[in-house]
Amino acid sequence: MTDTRRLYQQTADRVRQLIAKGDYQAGTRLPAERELAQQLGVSRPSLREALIALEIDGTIEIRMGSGIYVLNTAKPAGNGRSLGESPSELMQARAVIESAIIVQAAASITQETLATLRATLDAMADDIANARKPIEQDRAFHLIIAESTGNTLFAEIVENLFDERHSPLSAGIRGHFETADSWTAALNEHYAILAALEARDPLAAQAAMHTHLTASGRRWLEN
Amino acid sequence: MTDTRRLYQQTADRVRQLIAKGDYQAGTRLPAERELAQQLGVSRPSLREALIALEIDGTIEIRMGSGIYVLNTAKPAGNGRSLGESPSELMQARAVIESAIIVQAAASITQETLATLRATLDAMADDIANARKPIEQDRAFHLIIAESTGNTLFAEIVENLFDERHSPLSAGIRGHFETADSWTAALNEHYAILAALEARDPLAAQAAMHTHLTASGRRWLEN
DNA sequence: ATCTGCAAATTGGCTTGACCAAATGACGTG
DNA sequence: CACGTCATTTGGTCAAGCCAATTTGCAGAT
Repeated sequence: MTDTRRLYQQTADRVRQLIAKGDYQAGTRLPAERELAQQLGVSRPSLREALIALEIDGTIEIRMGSGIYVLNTAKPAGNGRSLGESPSELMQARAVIESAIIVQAAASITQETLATLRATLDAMADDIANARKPIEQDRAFHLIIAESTGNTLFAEIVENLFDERHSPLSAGIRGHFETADSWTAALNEHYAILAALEARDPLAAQAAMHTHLTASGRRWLEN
Repeated sequence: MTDTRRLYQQTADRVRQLIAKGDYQAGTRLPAERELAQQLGVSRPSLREALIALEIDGTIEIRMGSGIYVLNTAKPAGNGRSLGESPSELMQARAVIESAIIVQAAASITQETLATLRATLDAMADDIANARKPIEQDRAFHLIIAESTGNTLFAEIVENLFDERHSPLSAGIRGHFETADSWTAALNEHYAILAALEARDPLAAQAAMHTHLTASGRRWLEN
C-alpha cells in the first residue's frame, strides 16, 4: 500500500522515526536542511514543510543560522495517564485538588446542579440501605462538582483520580472500605459538602471536602 | 515594531485575520495559491508553509486540484469562559491546582530544593539574555515544586498540564508568547514565588503562584 | 433539451536553482 | 590571552517551471 498522504506529512513521520529510533537525541542537532533533504530523497521546500509541522507539534526547534534541534523527545500521550502510587498519596492528592476545585465551584453553582447533587446523595442513601455499593453515586457526586466549574480539565482530573482507586493496583486493598458504617460516614460527609454549597460558602465547602477525603483515606487504610 | 517572526507565521496570521474579518466565510474557497501569494506579497513556497500551519491547526482544509477551503469559523461564544479545551481553561486549571499544591510544598521544602529552584531561574535568566526560549527551565521550575511535596501524583498532574500547552492543538497559538518582555515578566514572577518559598510562607507562595499563572494566561491570549 | 464523455483550463504538489541574512567559527592582531 | 574581523555554515526566501488531481465546459449522442 503506497502512502497517498502529502509528502510533507510522510517526511515529517520519517523524521519523527529517526528521532524515536535514537539516531538523534534530545538537544542534539539534525543534519542541515540541504543535507537532510538529500538524505531523505525530497526537495528542500518539501522538507521545510515537514519541519514546520514538526516545529508546530513541538518535536523540534529551528534556530536561524544555527540548525535544527531536537526538543524534549519523551512526551507520553495526554491520555494514558498512569496516575497513582500509594493509596495515601492518592487520597492526599484528591484532598488537596478537589478542595481547591470546590472553591471555584461554590461561587457559580446553580440551583439545578444543587438539585442534581441532592438527588445523587439520596440515591446513594438508598443504595446503602439496600446493601449495595454506591460507588457510581460517589463518583457522580465528585464529578458533578468539578463539571459545575465549567472547566473540563477539572472534571478530567477528578475523574482520573477517582478511577485510580479502582485500578487493578488498588483492587487488592479494596473491599475493606465497603462496610455499611464506612459508607454511612461518607454519605454524611457528602451531605455536609452539599450543605456548604447550598449556603454558597466556598471556605466551608473547601473544609468539608478536605475533611471528607482525608477521613475517606483514613477509613481506606485503617481496615 | 517590526515583526521578526518567520514569514510563514506572519502570513498565517494574516490569513487568519482575513477569515476572522469575514472576507471568507466557513465552507467557502480562498483564492488560489498563486493569486493569494501575490495578494499577500509573498512567494508561493512561503504561502504554502503558512497554509500547512493553518491546516494543522484546523483553520483550513486543502483539497488537491480543487482549492483551499475555510473550515470551522466556530468561535467560542462564552462570556469569558469557552467550552472545550482552550488556553484560558488550561491556565485557569493550572492557576487553581498549582496554587493548591504549592501550599503543601511550602511547608516542607528543603534548602537543597530551594537552591535547585534558584539555579533553575538563573539558567532561565541566562536563556532570556541569550534570546533563547527558556521553556525547559519554566517546566522544571513548576515540576520541582510539585515533586518537592513528595507526592508523585502532584508532579504528574503538573507535568501533564504543562505539556498540554505544547500539544498540536495549542501549537498554532504559540509563537506570540515568545517575546523577551513576556519571558522577563514571567521570570520576575518566578522569583517572587521562590522568595515566598524561601520565607516558608504558604499563603504568599499560593498568591504568587496564582498571580503568575493568571498573568501568564493573559499574556498568552492577548499577545 | 438533456445526458455523456473527453479535453482544456484550473489548482494544488513538488522540484531545481539561486540569493539573502543570521549565526558560527577560525584566524590574525593587539 | 583577549578581542575583533571575515569567511563559512545554516536557515529564510524567492523565482520559474513541470507534474498530477480536479473541475469545467463544450461537443456529440440520445
